[in-house]
Amino acid sequence: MSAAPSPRTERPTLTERRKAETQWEIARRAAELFSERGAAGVTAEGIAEAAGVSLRTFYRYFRTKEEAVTPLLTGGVRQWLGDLAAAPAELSVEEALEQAVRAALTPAGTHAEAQAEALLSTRGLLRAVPGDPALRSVWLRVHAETEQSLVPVLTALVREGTDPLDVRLTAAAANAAMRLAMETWAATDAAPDDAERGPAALAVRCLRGLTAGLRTPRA
Amino acid sequence: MSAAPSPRTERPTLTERRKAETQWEIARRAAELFSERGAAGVTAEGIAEAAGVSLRTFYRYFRTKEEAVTPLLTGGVRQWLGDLAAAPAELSVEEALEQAVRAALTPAGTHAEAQAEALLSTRGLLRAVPGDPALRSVWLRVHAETEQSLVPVLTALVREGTDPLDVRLTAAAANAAMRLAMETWAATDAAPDDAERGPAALAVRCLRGLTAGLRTPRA
DNA sequence: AGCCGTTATGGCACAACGTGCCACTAAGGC
DNA sequence: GCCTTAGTGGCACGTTGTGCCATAACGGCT
Repeated sequence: MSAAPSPRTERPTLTERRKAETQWEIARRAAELFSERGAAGVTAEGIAEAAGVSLRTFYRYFRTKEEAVTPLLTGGVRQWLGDLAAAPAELSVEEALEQAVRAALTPAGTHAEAQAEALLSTRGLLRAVPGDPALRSVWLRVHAETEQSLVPVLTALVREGTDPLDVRLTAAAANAAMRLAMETWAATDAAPDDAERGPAALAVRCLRGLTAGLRTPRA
Repeated sequence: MSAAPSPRTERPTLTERRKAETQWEIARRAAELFSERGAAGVTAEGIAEAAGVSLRTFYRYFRTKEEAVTPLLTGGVRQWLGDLAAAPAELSVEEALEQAVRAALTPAGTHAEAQAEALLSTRGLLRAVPGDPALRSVWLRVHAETEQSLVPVLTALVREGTDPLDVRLTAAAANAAMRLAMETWAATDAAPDDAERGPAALAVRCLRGLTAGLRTPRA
């Protein structure tokens, strides 16, 4: 329980960089193996071996075998939440969500290339999700945590006095829209920066579809 | 892969009734133990022993230790889907969802007592969910399956030509509303048939809050 | 009633999961 | 340079979940 080695925004120490590197290496190898053989066909020892660490060390980085791929699944979440929290006050909640989603899912800026590649890696993994119960479980768990993180951010966005239950509903709905957008994109071949069929466009479309869906008239 | 022993609506045979009975017995005992000591503090052998079956038989009824409680979590789902599919055509999708939810979550009819008791058992289990990662995982998995089952039912309800993505969005949103309603009710002491704070009332309130939530104006 | 194919059950062995513990080694502060 | 701290690997162990086979109970038949 000692204080973090670099408490402020200092440059991370050598040890920390190495740890982050091995964490990514494990996650990358795990995603490769899971995509190839399915989660049930891969042993934790196999992942550890492919990543060049011992089995014991593997379990120091990830609690379970399946959790090893979570870094690839939580890709844009941190940025999404950050952008949402920083949304200008003149935007409605809907608009703020759309704008943050666009920023988080559109590869741009100096890291555009890296972001696009990360999205493609994530898509490769997502394509294995529907048919793999274990992967499906992690995918759901990641989104459950995102939903939890969304609640305080939205609470700050909404006008004071709003029923907390409505905030949780909004968080759940927006989160579900994101999930379906990613799942839908994973089933296509659209490029990560496709303006019409890319993840950002799909996410916006899903957010808008949310409010429209329930009002659909019957035949 | 032989045909089911009672293909039609025949009275179930003795063996089938015994199987259903042991399945419930295992589920009940598992829920008790999980609520007391948490999922991590209970062994599959412990559940099997409490239910009076061998460990090997336990795993013939449930694939994993945690899955043993799913029967308690899927309580009203079947009825909900059935009522929804049978909704009269003059109702809008919103109204059909509300009506089906009411029917599924309001203890009534000849089995009112049993339904109320089942809801209370479910609530006991749900109260252990937030603090128990393993239970949380099952809870999410159950809802993911419900969402999948909801899609074809809603497809039949919605006017022809509706984008399948919109249907999936509606299913996800409605399902999330149900989930939050149950979680909210679990945190209260309201009776299962409470007209204002019971599960049915909360579910209707959550369904309505869905459409309102995203439109909330900023401060 | 009694026979017989089918099916549920229990016991056993086994690979894999995940953790506690200890020794070892490398990083970062003095 | 030394020394504290922290990451790593190896080992043992309880638990999970499955394949396999023998046994017992059920359901259909004559």
